[in-house]
Amino acid sequence: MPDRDASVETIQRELTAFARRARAAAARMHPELSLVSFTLLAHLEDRGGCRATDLAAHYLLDKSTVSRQIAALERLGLVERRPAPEDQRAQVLHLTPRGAGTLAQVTANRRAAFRERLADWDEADLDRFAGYLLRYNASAGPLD
Amino acid sequence: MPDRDASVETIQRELTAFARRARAAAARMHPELSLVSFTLLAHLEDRGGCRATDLAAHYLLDKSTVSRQIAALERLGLVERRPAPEDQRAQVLHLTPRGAGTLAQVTANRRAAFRERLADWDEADLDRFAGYLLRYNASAGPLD
DNA sequence: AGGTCTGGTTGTATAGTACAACTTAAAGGG
DNA sequence: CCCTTTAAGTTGTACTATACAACCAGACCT
Repeated sequence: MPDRDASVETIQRELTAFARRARAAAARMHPELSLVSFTLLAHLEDRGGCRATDLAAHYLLDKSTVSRQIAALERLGLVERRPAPEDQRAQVLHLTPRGAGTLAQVTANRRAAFRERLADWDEADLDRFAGYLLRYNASAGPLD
Repeated sequence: MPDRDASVETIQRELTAFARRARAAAARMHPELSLVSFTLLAHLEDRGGCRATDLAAHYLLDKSTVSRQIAALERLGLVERRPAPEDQRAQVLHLTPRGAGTLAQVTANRRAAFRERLADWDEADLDRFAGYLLRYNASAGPLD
């Protein structure tokens, strides 16, 4: 007996609960890479390198935040900066081999955790759930 | 053509994206109450008052963290402490009228935002999405 | 050339969090 | 009954993530 308001309420409650736990959970799952660092590395891999500004724009972070995150990742030897060919100001950020390795490791752990957690879902439900999440996130303005 | 691995991958990616944005989004939606403060107040309302220790246990936060959060909420006049009848060490935390009012306001804003965002979903999809989120969160151990 | 825009870093401040040390009070075991 | 242990909470300290503002340096546009 679905009821719009009750469903919306549940969605809100459960997403909130999830959000509350997510960072700490990620930190436990891979202590060496925060959720944000992980997504930055993943983005670099995805794009095959990009500028700090692009990361800031994509993730709605201040450029100073990205600057410090990247500095930390560089200190860890996971990211390297290369001069941008056509703009002396800019740097193109790339994963180092070690960064790619760490990312692969963390990605594998996360994947395993999610697979485990969704192990008893049937394929049709997984597919629909994935679709709903995509739809939900897509409906977000960049502002939330 | 659903494919287990692809769906799991999507779920992981979209939940991660959501988690990354959630706190900042909550802060924009209601600057006066962080996501954590909001959930603490909501829990107090839900239970009709409880001890700091209970909040810490429920949300897996350190008791010092809860202590400071509560102190802040008390400073804002949103929460009050009452002596616990049977244990001199403990305090029972309650919403003040003002706390209840603020919570109601924030809850209304959040509800409106979620309704808006889900406005063009049909009822069956909302119901299924809510069910999936419940199932997903329930499958989490308390440890993530 | 001069003014403006863009990429990035650094200074400073704040929030949220944990862990450890401490205080006070309750509980349990001789 | 006292003494040890456990539980509730606070406070000191430290760290991470974050933003905003000030700044520097290179690019771009008349």
